[in-house]
Amino acid sequence: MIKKKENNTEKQILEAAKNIFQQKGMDGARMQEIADTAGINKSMLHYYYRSKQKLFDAVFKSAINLMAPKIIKIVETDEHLFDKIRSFTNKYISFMNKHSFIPTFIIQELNRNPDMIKEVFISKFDDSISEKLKKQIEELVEKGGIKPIKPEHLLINIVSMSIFPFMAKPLLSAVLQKNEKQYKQLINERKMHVAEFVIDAIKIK
Amino acid sequence: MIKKKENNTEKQILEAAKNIFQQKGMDGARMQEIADTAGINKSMLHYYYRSKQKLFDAVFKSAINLMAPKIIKIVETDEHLFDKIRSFTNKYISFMNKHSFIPTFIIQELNRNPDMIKEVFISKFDDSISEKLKKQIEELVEKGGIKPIKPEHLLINIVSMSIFPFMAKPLLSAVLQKNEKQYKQLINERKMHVAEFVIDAIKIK
DNA sequence: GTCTATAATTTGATAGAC
DNA sequence: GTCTATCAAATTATAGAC
Repeated sequence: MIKKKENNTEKQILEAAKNIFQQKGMDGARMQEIADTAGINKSMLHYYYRSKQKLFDAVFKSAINLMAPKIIKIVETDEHLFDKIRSFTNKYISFMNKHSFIPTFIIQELNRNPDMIKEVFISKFDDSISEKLKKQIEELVEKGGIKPIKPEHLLINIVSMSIFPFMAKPLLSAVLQKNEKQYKQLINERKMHVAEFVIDAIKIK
Repeated sequence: MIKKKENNTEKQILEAAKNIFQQKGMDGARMQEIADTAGINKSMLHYYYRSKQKLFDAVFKSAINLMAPKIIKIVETDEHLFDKIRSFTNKYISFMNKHSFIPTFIIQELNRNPDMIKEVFISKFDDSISEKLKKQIEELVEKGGIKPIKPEHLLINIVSMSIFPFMAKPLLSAVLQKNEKQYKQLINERKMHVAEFVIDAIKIK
């Protein structure tokens, strides 16, 4: 109770840092702007996080921690593959509607510094996740439940169609000549569309 | 003939600027590093391009000019839709194998400054391109040649599956546990795979 | 056209009072 | 814990000699 302010400020800083880093990236973000957004003094950033790099790391880790559990949870259920696909596209696109900067942010920073993935990601995604999904798909192929397809390609296809439209929004909305509202509508349709498109592609007959 | 050097230096600068800007982005790029890469003095950058922003603009424009014609050319042919799809995924993925930084670069910078698209893009993609493709798809749907699908979604699906794997390489290769060579192999398979996957999804029967 | 030297500004980080 | 003032380094940009 005594040190309520302390905790509060730290959260305010992290919240502001998320906003700025996710929109402008590590290189484009300015400590001053983060401080202004948090409504506190610039010195406080260093008091709580020592350096820009450490503050960035906290933001990046929090972004990963927000995304990873959603994937893992779906993959680990015992649903039929088709239902897993429906759950994934629906939940994932909904999630990104609320956190639209996260996918671009993560992928962009990972391209700048590919080694970051080893520190943060390996702990979250242990081998079993991808192995389990791989096995489920391979078994379905053998049983004749779906057309032959490499599990890797199926996964890449689903993830690509779910995430890319968020990253390429400025490009796609211009090419397709959609305004803000129309593009959002298009994205919402994809919650169902992507799943049915994928299922149509792999189901027999 | 007299001023051969002049032209040469300008090209060297642009070439070096492409390398640095496309890898590090506007914010992460340093004029000094561009000069070093070009093997010339930093002052020369300003002599030829006045400012970092103007040099960046030249690089960005050149990236757009490299990508856009490939899309337009394919869309404008009179091939059957299925063959257009095959041409697109094949040629596009081949292209990005050679220029792997371009898609991330364009999309990243467009997110930072969405207004850039109006200056560079509108002139390249006039309305007729997207309209023509839209019409071809709608006609095929009506004739019963393919399942009902919004042209917008079909376009987004194809582009997503072609481009995203390049942008998310650090992420995907880690999740799928592929080394450099294996991931490249996977990408190459996609030249054919994406087209057949899409065709399977939309064809009747 | 090309180089050296330097100006002008921005920015991450710290010292020290309260 | 929080603020003001300031440092030190980095970085874009320019002036001026050759």
